[in-house]
Amino acid sequence: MPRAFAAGDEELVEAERLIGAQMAGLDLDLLSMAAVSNIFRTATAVRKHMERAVLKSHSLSWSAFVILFVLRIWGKQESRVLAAEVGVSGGTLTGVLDTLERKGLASRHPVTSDRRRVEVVLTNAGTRVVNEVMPAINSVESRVTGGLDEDEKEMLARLLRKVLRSVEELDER
Amino acid sequence: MPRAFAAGDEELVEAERLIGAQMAGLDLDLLSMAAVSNIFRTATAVRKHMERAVLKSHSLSWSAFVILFVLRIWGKQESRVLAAEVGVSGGTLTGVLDTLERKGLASRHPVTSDRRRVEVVLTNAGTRVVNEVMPAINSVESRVTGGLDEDEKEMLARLLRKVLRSVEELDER
DNA sequence: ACCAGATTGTTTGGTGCCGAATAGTAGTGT
DNA sequence: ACACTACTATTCGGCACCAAACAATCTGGT
Repeated sequence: MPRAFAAGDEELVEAERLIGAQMAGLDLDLLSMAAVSNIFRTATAVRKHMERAVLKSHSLSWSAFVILFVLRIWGKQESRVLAAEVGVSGGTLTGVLDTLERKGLASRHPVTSDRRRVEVVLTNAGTRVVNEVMPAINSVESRVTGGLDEDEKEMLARLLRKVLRSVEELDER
Repeated sequence: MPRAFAAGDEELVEAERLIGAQMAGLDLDLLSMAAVSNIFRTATAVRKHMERAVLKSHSLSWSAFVILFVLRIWGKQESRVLAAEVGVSGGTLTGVLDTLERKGLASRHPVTSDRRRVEVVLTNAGTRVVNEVMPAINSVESRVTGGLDEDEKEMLARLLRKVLRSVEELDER
């Protein structure tokens, strides 16, 4: 194993050890803590990298990109479904959609059968932007997981799905 | 394997398949994409659950809690170090520290040897809050990783550390 | 001693984000 | 027809967030 690798790991694991020492007496589950806090650290680091290296040049926020992506894959969606899929509140979605509409990347259309509802569609410009940005995003995804072989990538995705399912169960109560 | 589990996994994997179909021709690395997007999904879901189930009753934001936690483990820190450790910009830290100081959970002290610098210290009330909140947070961490055995938790943490190291390498360039 | 450049924390402007409150619409029971 | 409830999207207030501009301070070279 390359030296640099070991050093990095030691640094992180050392932090976890220190936590155990500082919080002695609180009887913490350090194994679970290490797993979960690494999820946070990694997610934040990767998202920020993507924002700076890819999205910034297109003047897109992370949420804006996710919205465009969802619309590109699943086609037009009603607001509440879109908000749930993207993982933001209704109020937030309204704001981001305002921005996307102002940029001409998405548009709102009233649903005639129920005048409360609004359908969101990707414009041609929006489709073009997703097609342009997506490969760049995927390239980052490939590079950040470059240290993992195929089995490890699948394993990582599988373990995370398990955690995701557990937290969704907690939310339902 | 319980039925509910299989159903959940199928739903997620089905989404990944649809992406491949919709983006055919773009030659995407779907394995990496699945791994990375599961990191995002899981991180967001767990963080939101903690905010609602634990932090809300203490009127703490996620960042405020992380700041308090870092101070509790590593002791007093200078602003720039704290910002880097927590993963926010300097400007953001100023704002959150204003809030924490207003609540009496942390305080700023000038560094006499260099009058540009500021040292941030946890107050007694701040220490009390962390000691109170931390077990509740850790309990959530335990529950959301409850579907994983010890080896899997270690594996998850290890794989994420690898990804984290890769993205940090990308950032250095 | 002085100045040019680097460093540090704060301020500013614009967006994102949530939860609660609101207005408008639909469905349901009487 | 009417009231009552449920739902949908928006608005609003407050905090978080970043990047860029800024003011104060320090450092190194001359």
